[in-house]
Parts: sequence; C-alpha cells; structure tokens
Amino acid sequence: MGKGRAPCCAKVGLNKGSWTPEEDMRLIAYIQKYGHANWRALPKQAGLLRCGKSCRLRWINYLRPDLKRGNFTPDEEETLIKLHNMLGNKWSKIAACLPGRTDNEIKNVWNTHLKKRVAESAGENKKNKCKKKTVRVDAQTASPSPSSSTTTATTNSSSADSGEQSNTSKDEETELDKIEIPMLEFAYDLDMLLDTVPETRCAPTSPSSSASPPCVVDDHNELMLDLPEIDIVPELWNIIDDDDGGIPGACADAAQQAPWSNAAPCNGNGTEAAATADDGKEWWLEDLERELGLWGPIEDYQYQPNPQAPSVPVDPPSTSVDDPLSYYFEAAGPVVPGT
DNA sequence: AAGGTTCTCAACCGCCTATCA
DNA sequence: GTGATAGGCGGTTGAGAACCT
Repeated sequence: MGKGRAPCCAKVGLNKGSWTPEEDMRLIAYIQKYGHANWRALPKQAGLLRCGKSCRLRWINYLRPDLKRGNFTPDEEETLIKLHNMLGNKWSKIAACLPGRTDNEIKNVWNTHLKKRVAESAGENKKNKCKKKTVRVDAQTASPSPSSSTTTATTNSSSADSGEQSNTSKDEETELDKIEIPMLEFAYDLDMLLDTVPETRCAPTSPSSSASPPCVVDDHNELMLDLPEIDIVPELWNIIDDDDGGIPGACADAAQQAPWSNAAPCNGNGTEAAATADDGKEWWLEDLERELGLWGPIEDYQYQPNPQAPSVPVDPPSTSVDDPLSYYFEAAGPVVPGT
C-alpha cells in the first residue's frame, strides 16, 4: 500500500531538540482543550513550531498524565524481562502490558539495564543449560516457527538480545501474535513461564471492568498477564475529554492512549468522574507545572493558588485551584514558540 | 579540581500499517 | 484497486549527567 510517506511536515523553520517548558505548556493546554484528533494539524493550531510527530512523541512519552515516573520497580523489570522473552523488541506491545510506562522508556530501560543483566545471567546459566527450544503456546499450531522474531533462530548465540533478531516480516508478525515462548538457556525456563502466564489473567475488557491492559492474546490460547495497575486518577482522562470542543475522535483518542485506564472517558452521560474532572485537572496541571519549573516565583507566569488550596499537591479531589494554565498564558501573553 | 569516559534518556529518523477518498 | 495521508513503531543518536582517574 503506502510506500512510506512524505515527511509529515516541512522541516524548515521548525524547532528541534529538547522541548521548552513553554512548548510543553502550550501542548498540554491545547490537548487539554481540544484533544489530539489530528496530530499533523495540532502544532499549527496550538501555535507550536514543531512537527506533529514531535508533538505526539512528546505527549505520549512525557506529558501524558497517566505516566509513571521514576525507576522501574523490580516487579516491573521482571515483567519486562518476561515479556521481552516472549515478544522480542515489540516495545509497544510490552508497553501495553506495563501501565504507565511508554515504549520509549521500556526500550531505554531494556537497552541500558536489563539487556546487560540478562546477558550476564545468560553467561552464568549457560554453564548449566546447553539447549534451547521453542515452545508455542498456540494450541492449534503445534509446529514451532523457524522464523520466530524472538530468540529461536540460533543456538550458538548467547544473545540475550533476542530483540536484536526481531526483524519481523509481515508473516512473522502474524506468527508473533500467536505468542511463542522461547525456552532460553538463561534466566527463565519454561516452567517458570508456564507457571506465570496461564495462571494470571487480565480482567475482562468490559467497560465496567477495572484497568485491563490489552494483553497480547492468541485466538486460541489467551496469554493474559496479571500486571500491576497504575493508580490513575480517573479524572485525569477527563482533562482531555472535557471540553474537547466537539472535535470528533478526541475522546476516543484519549481513551485509546490509556486503554488500561480506570477512567471511562467516553461516557457521555456525565459521570462522577466528570463531576470531579476539574479537580483532577487542576491537581495534575499544578503538579506538572511544578515539575516544569513553571510553578514558582517567576512573576511573569506565577500562578497564585486558591488560598484554600494546599501548597503541595495532594490527593486530587481535595485540591481546589484555579486553572494555572490559563493564568500562565494570560500572564505571559501570547507566546511566540521557539523564542 | 580538571579532564576524560561512560551512562542515561529524550528526541529524531525512516519505514510500515491502517484508513480513506 | 490504487494512491495519498496520518498514526504508529523500532532503531539510532546526541546532549547532558554521572562517574572515574
């Protein structure tokens, strides 16, 4: 079909590199108000001299309200290792099972920490195990795939970098969805995987269910992982949904961004979440502003919180402040991006 | 304290897939 | 059925931070 694509934008005249707090706030403010139904058009409409892709990346990898910050917990690392064993470098799929973590973050953590660790384990365990085989979970296709994207190809490779071999073709991609669990000669053996996988289950994906990471599933044998849920304030997604200016798709987009979220952002009936949306929004924005260094004694955009508001962010429902973003942009005046 | 090296991670690049006209 | 376009993904890079000598 598509033979690649033209550059998403004219590269000339656009900002590159690190995002400034101003740009962040502009992006947040825009998405807060209108959602992100169209990334390509977003920068222009938001007054950002950025490529739409860049905006998307920035939002997904850094500004999204449901992101976890900080180091991976041991549990997360273990889950990541297991998932990587199963999926290879399918970072987005792995990310889908690690709520609050982005594919980019996962990729970085893997490349900088876990890869080495697993490689070391491989070196140690190689002494004890000398064979490797692939076991397919898929019940109907019993024959192992010779072209697995994960570590199935070679026997002489000590590669813990199974993902390095993940040059998946289209067919391989299809195969991948059937989930092969490679029995690696290191770290995790089949028993461990089989012990872990089938006994854990994602919650049903009904709207009423709680957070359910979209686990990779096989039509025949569902692979379901019981993964830690991030404590997402449901109201956060109303930040996007709320007042989205009637832009179609904005709501759906937001929900898609956090499929595991407890929030039911597209509930158009005005839910409890909607009732407290403002509180959540304000709490999050305040927190973010602090992080971005926009919350402080800088007079130009210092926001004076509601006297009733605590000086430190607390639980969302108990925080009551005015909209710091609005204040910021009013006080700072029109911001010329990139200047 | 200074300089060099290594590590970390945000951001970019280019390709692929999905969707729509 | 075809081509164009937008979103998404994985690999790579480079600037800054951290660490070492």
